[in-house]
Amino acid sequence: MKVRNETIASRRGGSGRRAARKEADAGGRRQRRQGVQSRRRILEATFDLAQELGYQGTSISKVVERSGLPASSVYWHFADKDALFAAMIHHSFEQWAANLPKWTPPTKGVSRRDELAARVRSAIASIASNPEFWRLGLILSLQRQPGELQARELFKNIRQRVIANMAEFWRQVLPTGYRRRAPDLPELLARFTMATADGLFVSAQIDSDHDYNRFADLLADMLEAVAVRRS
Amino acid sequence: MKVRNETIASRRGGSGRRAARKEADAGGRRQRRQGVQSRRRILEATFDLAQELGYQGTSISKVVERSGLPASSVYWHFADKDALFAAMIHHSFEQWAANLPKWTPPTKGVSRRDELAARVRSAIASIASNPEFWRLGLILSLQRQPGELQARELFKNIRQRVIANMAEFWRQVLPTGYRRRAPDLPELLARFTMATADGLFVSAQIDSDHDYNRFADLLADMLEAVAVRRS
DNA sequence: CATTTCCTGTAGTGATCGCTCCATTATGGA
DNA sequence: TCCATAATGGAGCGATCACTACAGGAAATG
Repeated sequence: MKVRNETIASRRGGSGRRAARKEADAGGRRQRRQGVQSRRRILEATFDLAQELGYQGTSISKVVERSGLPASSVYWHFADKDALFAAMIHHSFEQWAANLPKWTPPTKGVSRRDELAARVRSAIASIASNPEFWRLGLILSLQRQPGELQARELFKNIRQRVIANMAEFWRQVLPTGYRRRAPDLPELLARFTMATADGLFVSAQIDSDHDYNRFADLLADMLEAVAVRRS
Repeated sequence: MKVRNETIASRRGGSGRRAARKEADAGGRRQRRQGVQSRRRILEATFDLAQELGYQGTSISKVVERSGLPASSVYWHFADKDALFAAMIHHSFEQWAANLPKWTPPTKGVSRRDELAARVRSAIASIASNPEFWRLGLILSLQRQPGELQARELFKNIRQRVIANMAEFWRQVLPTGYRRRAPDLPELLARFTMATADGLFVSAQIDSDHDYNRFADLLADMLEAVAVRRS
């Protein structure tokens, strides 16, 4: 156990640095051999498997099979399974965040009700239209095993950022009265909205027949009503 | 593969019948040696592990370790891992359902707002006060692997029953106008409430610091508002 | 051409997986 | 007391787990 950890730790240092360098190259300059592609294929295979099977269910051999690359390549790019998962979460979030609707500045000249409904609908759509990432995050968050800590923390941060965006939106859109009466109302509403979006998502995964739009409208109605009442 | 399945199938028949018989005995007549206790210890060990680690993460050897019983006992009581999980879900639901608050008949002489708030709070409490079962159900539902189908179906049915209860409550508590304007409003609200409860639960699992009561009040406010507006 | 760096291919490690076999014990009914 | 049944104990099956060692190929650099 001790020995093994040290071995991994030393490898991880080297591999981590390599991986970081490669990522930088992929982002900008000329591409560095086919290693960049391979890395991406491994990450995507891992993602596909993980959002079906979770952490434990996703074995390296399955990743090998689906990606078409040997195990040695996997371990050349990533220190161990945990690091692979963390990198995969990071990678898939970048893609997911790219299509995130801008949530901050409210449009002028539109009724708050309509504004709100549109926002809520698009917020839910941004989860629902690309459910794999969110499903993966929820699975990792609900499970409690040690290990895969990096991945879970990463998802938690992402979630926190989304909530912060929503809170900012509420601060701008709420009648200013809330500042005296309930100064943390924006945060409350943001967390509530996030939680509800999670719930809608989960229940859609369970029931499969599910009309997101009706729920989105309902949620918008509710938020509007409570925002007026409480602020 | 073929041979193995047939072996299991034949064993399962016998074992299944045995288990069923034992369950009946445990429920009613005189108890049948210590096998009944052992069965329960195995189920509880499985439950504890499963709600942390999920299906794949819960290995038979861990169950053996935690329950203190040998693997042969596990396989004497249950045909295979899948059957063990199904039985465990069934068993833990019975306990969970026992403390479920009666959700159906509305009290007379109390304002609908207060009635509603109390209901919502107690509904959320019934999940929150005993989160392990619900967490397990959500984990199993979000994952997609084949196998453990029995367990997932079982949880789905349970959830469906809870929703039906809520819908019935809404039917009684809503101003009768909804029947013309939106005849499926009770179902919609019930499913929405269930989904929201799931979401609150999930977000509590993620954020850990979490005030259920504030969210419950908020949800009650919202439901009240939208129920009035739409019915 | 030679060297260096990146990446793949093969073949394996010990550990653990779900599961089985079968001998042995405990117990209640005859 | 003897027997049938219920249940445990323990050893061990083949498969798969995460992970490693290491040689060799392809391409960039000198």
